[in-house]
Amino acid sequence: MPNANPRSGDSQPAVRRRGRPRGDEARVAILEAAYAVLEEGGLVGFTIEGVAARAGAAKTTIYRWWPSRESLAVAAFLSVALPRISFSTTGSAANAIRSQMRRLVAVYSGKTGRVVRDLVAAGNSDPTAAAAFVESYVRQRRQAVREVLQRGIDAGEFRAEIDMEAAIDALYGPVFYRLLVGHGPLEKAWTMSVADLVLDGLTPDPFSAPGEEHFNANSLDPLSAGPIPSS
Amino acid sequence: MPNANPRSGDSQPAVRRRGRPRGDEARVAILEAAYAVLEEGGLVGFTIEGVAARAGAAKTTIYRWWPSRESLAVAAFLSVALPRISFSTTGSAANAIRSQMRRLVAVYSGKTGRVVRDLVAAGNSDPTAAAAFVESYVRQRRQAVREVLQRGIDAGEFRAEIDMEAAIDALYGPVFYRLLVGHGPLEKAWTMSVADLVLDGLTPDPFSAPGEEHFNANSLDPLSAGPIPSS
Amino acid sequence: MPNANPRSGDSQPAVRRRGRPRGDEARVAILEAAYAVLEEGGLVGFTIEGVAARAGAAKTTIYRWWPSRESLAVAAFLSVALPRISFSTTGSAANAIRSQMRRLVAVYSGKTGRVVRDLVAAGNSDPTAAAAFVESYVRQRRQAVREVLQRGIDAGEFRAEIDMEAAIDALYGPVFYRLLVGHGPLEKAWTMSVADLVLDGLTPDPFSAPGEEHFNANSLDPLSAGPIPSS
Amino acid sequence: MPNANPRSGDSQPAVRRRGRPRGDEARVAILEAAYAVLEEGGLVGFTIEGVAARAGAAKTTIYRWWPSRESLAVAAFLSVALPRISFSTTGSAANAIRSQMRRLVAVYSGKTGRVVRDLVAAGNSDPTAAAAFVESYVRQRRQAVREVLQRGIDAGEFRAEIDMEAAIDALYGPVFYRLLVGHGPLEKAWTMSVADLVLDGLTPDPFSAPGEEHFNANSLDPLSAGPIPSS
DNA sequence: AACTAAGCGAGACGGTACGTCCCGTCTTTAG
DNA sequence: CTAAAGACGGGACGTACCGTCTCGCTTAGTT
Repeated sequence: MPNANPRSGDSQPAVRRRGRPRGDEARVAILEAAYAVLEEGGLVGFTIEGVAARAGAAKTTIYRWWPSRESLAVAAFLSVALPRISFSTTGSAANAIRSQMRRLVAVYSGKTGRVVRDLVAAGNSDPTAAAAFVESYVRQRRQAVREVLQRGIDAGEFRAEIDMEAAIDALYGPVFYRLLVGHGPLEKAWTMSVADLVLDGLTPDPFSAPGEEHFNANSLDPLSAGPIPSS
Repeated sequence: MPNANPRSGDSQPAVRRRGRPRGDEARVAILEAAYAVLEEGGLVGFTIEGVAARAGAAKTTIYRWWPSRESLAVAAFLSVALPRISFSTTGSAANAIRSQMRRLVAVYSGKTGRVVRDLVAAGNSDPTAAAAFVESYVRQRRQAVREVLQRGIDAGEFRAEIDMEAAIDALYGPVFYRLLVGHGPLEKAWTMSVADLVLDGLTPDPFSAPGEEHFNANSLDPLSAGPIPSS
Repeated sequence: MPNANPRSGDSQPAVRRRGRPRGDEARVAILEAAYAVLEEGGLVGFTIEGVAARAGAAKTTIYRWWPSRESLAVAAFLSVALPRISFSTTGSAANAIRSQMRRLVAVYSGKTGRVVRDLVAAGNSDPTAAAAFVESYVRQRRQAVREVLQRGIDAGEFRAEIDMEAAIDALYGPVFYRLLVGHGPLEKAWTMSVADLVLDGLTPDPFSAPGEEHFNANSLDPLSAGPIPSS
Repeated sequence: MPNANPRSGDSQPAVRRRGRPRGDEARVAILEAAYAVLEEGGLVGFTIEGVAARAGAAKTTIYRWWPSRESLAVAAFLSVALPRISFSTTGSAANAIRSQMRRLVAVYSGKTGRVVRDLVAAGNSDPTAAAAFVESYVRQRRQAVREVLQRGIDAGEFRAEIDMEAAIDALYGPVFYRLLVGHGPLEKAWTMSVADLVLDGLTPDPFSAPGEEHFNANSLDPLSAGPIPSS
């Protein structure tokens, strides 16, 4: 996905190559149209021609910047979905994770979930797009979880020797599992069951290190509500 | 996916309707060709015309029995992949789960994983096919896990009040997460970390009910190796 | 240009191959649309997509039967323009030629001339189409001229030792020259000058074989007016 | 074809407009590249982008000076092909014509013929280019023929009342006919047949004015070989 | 010397048509 | 009635060029 966001990073505005510079209007119009099409019709209805028509752009302009349908879809998603679901920084790590998962599941139950599902499927037929999705979306979110887990470890809330990656997969794998396979709904109660179960596995044995107990997961941490994408 | 297996059910072989009877040859040839195509080219290369050509069948014959590309793919997979990865019935439930997960991950690391990934993606654009996949493949396997979990509960190995569905999702969700999203490899060590973590969450607190400990997960249960699809 | 006219020739109507037989409707609709487009917009406006749209046919159907834009153009012309400009069979051969040339030039001054010009140009970029045009259109017309010339030779009107092909080229070459290069108009008087000039070259020396003289080329042979394509 | 050769004609070199004067390098590079492309790929392969790339020029520079692909092609041809096939000025007019036709046909049998064919076709889709081709190429050559014919008339070799334009068309029409329509090859023997036939029509009746006879057309006029384009 | 207009290369852009792949439906013959 | 064959209308693909446009740089005059 070359140039998906050519402005980021390097700050040499004077490098000015020859020829007419790339216009931002086309780029933005295409990405917005792409996201709209993706949300409306899913991957099935997501055609380059459709996006071009809606963006008022030429197909060639799209192909100039994005090598495939899939990478355009990913780029469109990333340009819109970057506002992430944040973690509470107060209270226990376990509760921060619980409340974030609750909100994540709420978001994934809506349009955004549909789109994420489509993007994962898209990655199936374009490894490059899959890599972009993982690098720009998945990895970043996992990093945030990693930090919260580390905070929990530092506070003695979680065992020190846990396999961090496995822990993250254990927490969020079930959510993606249901989102992608669709064998069951993404419900709040189920989410809490999964969270409690895995967090319990992360917690030290009670007699040796009695961590903070949680009594009513749902009513805890009322201030932690971070921004939720409009989805 | 109507007619995926029209022979099952009713047992009145003498009714013999008029006209040329449906030949099994075409059905079998199509399913075999379909699976071969699916395995070779993935969903991308999986076209009705391609399957018809390879099967020496007419497109119409395919359309007569399967409503869509996706449901044909699912049917082809089911006709081949039904031999499941079984659980050991001796030893502890936890170890049965551990060893089965190990073998499942091994299988999903190969061609079968590729195909399963494709089928989940296919389900994305054909809800009917998705439902068939879930009903015939996912649910059945989850049922087997459910039974092992119940055995563990009955034996006092696992807590009685666990949320069964959440537990299954917590165990297998991470595997599908990595299989489908592809942010990390399906490795044996990782699998064991996840299994241990979640199983720990299922185990009663040690002071109240010290369940059977596992010492060497890898060498346990040497007899449990069930049939593994050729994949 | 395979199958441009599959009905002609062989008469084995019972050979009936398997599969849905080729429908005449599509073929006819395409040829008619093609000719209409050709006449309206010339070669420039002659696009497969345009023809398909006007014919209510799919592009694939066109490509199934005609390998190129050019061969479609030729086929369309041939399906319409086969009614030829005939020769008078009464009177002198010279006068038959004169009157036919007059009518040919009249026809080539109209839409038909435009189309013929386009077809010759088309042949430039598709040798196959060029060959088809020559075989089906040019050769046949030349054959008719050849017969008239032979009649003239037999009657002693023309010299016996003339180079037949050269004679035909000398008579009609000038017409195509002006039609294609466009350096001068196709006018009646000019046509008669050319005809007289060349026919004079074909005539035996007057003292040895005084052929029939023509006095008023324009008023001769009033009965010879054959059918003229509507062009 | 405005500006095809903006330096020619008006002789006010002092008018010097402001700004950077037009450089000859680009003009020459473009014309040379254009002719090369035309000769290599014919009209089909003749694209503005191709010429620009080969010339190392920008498309805009081409569009600044030539309004269309066709006019560029004509300009490129004219810049190269101006050396004409000259007529012998000694001997009879008839023999001058005969030998020039022989050489013309030889040239048209090679690459130059291909190019001329393409240019005539090009004229079909751009009347302006067609006009330029006729004015700069065809007319000039016809003028030369006209002079030779006049010489013949003055010498009593040809009839005085001949229609000059018709005579030229009768002589050269057959050559273009075969070149453009391609129904027969451009051969020496055929050329001589045509020339003899038409020249015979131009000659006064033998008893009244026995013009110079030609006995061995091929060996006559060995000195008349004018410059022949390399083609 | 500074200014200004044009020439020129580069390349972005909206656009048209291409020729191809596959879709899903249909009409026919063979068994 | 099933099955194979294949014609057909259709949608989208990814590509090649089109002709226009906006840039930066260069090359001369003019002031």
